[in-house]
Amino acid sequence: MTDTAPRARRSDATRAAILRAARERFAADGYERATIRAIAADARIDPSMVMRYYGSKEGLFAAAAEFDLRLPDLAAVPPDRLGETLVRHFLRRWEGDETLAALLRAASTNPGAAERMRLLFADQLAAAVADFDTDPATTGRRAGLVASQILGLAFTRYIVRLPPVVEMAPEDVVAWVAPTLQRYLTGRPA
Amino acid sequence: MTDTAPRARRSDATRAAILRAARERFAADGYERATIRAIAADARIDPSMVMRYYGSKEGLFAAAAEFDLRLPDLAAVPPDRLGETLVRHFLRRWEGDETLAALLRAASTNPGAAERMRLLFADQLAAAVADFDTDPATTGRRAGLVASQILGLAFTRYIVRLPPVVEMAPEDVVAWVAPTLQRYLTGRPA
DNA sequence: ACTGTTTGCCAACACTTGTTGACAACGGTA
DNA sequence: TACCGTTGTCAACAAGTGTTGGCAAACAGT
Repeated sequence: MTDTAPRARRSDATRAAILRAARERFAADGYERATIRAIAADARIDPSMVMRYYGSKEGLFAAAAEFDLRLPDLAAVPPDRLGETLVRHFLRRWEGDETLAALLRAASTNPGAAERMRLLFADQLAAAVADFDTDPATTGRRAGLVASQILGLAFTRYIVRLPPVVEMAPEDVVAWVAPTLQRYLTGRPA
Repeated sequence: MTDTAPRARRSDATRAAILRAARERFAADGYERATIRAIAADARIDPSMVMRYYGSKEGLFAAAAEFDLRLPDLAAVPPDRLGETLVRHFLRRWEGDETLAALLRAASTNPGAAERMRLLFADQLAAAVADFDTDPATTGRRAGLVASQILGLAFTRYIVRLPPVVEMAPEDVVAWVAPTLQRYLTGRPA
């Protein structure tokens, strides 16, 4: 059989270094302020390498903003703990990975990033909600409401950094926000 | 007495046209993508006029992002209608004025705009909350939680434009979100 | 009508951006 | 050794940015 699995290239390390630097810069500065030159400097290579390996700035962002929410199977969660489970999950998912911060910042000004954000929450979040709420008339709306609170939390906590929101302990965030998501997910449709 | 009230100058119309165009561009494109040349073209004047009247791009943004939430006196609102009152107020305040959209977009990438956003919600929102919740230990947190839901709503509805959130009728938004704000404002502290 | 100020446009500056192509060092293969 | 694709650096381009100074026309006060 022909070897379809490409063996490790020597450039893979460079590719990874570029990607890591790109995620950092995009998360910290947003799409337009994060320059290819700055990213290349962080990765200690020449700007032209970024172009060779990712084609363009848009291509680099597309690779750097690849993001999997890794949502659990909501059908396996006790129905009265859905909200709590989700808040906990998102908090943990954000703290370690700055990809979502990058996507969030970029989505504000870059149309492509906004489209990607829409897909992320349409495909992954709405799909997860559909695991236990099988009514197609309400599942999209429930997912949208959850997104509004979750993204608002991320926006105020990691982007704008409103002091009272930043200072809240994770457990306090769970205690306050979980009931909100719970109602959006299982409450009566308005 | 010396005439301190400056009489109308002929350039006031130009100043206003620049400001209007600036708000539109900042709201649609964010801080870095909104170029002075584009704003000047919209206002049908030369880019150099923008500099003369507003000093710099940052000065123009500062003038364009001046924003008053115009929050009502919450002490005069029936305590069980606080949430509903606030959602209604914000929805109305946003639809007609794109200044907050401009501020929201810019705050994602521009440090100065983020600072301004912090001041806006610290001074105006927290102050309004303090009108009826006089406990300084909780008022900041309550205001922060409200901000997280309100800004998340604005972000998903006007910036990212998540379809299910965009399609919700104002009354549906009120019905779903008002209870959330109500609990953040008057619920038990966690 | 003369003067000084205000309002506006034009052309240019210095700089940064994404992007490209030429060319040198390296690495494995024959 | 000679060869060829890979990995990398360097210098440059064309376009666009915020910003500046000079100069003409319109205006207002005398």
